[in-house]
Amino acid sequence: MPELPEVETQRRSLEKALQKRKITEINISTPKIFMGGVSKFSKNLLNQRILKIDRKGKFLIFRLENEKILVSHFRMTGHFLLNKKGEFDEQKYIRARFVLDNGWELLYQDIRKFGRFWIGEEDAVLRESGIVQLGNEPFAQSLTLEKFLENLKKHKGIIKPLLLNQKFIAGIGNIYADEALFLAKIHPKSRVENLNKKEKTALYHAILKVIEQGIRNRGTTIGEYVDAENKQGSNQNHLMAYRRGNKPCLVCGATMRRIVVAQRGTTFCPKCQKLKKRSLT
DNA sequence: AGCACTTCCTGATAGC
DNA sequence: TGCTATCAGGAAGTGC
Repeated sequence: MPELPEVETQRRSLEKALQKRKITEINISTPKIFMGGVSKFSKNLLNQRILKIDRKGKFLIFRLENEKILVSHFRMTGHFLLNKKGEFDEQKYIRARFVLDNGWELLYQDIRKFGRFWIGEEDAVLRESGIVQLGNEPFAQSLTLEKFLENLKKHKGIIKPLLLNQKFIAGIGNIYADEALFLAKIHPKSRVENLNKKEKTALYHAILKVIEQGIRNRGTTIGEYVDAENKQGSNQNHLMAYRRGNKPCLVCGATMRRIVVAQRGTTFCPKCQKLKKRSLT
């Protein structure tokens, strides 16, 4: 599922291909994905050039000539495909098609239709999409170790759902949450208030490491994720925890366990990631 | 505030 | 082979 590294991988190839391109035609086959109605998209997007593409957490932000913004969120199975020479004409589950002034097409493919688009004035779209509520990016200048520790102190409860909470930190999903907790040797059901400073510090560095590695490997492809050229990422070959239930821990050899935390499948090593009841420091 | 549960959606997989 | 049930999960909504 697309998390920060997958969305960033898409952003990089899209920005290269779409910068200064004008959208000349829009064809939407699944209107429910387009918040505010299809006509709002035609009105704000037709004959506009794309100036820049930013990313905030798992959201992409397309900045347009008319100072409006187009925002997309892939949720579970969404992604864009750059249809340069008709090579993706036969792809299934295309929910929208944006024709560009150089003859290329930007396709939005999404099996489960969970993805969402917003368009309009920047302030309104940032609010409606939920982008304003996002927490820091893992690589934000302002998210120093000290700031991360301070943010953790504001919360109580189980650590894994907090990592998945986009208001706490933006961009982490189920894959990178399991990976970061494994690297930091923290049990996914540990309570934040029971973690000591050493563990919290390890978690900070683990988050940066797994996200950086995910981007470097152009994303994790499990199921359907591909980049805008329909190419798979390679980070699935480097995962140490996610979906490795009943497999040997790559650090200690113990059998990895699969449990459910926050309604999500969660894999951890019972030997490396012990559940502590109370902080020792 | 935290946490569980439900909803959306459809391909993949398991069981018979 | 073919049917049916279950699972996967990001994020919003509901309710305690």
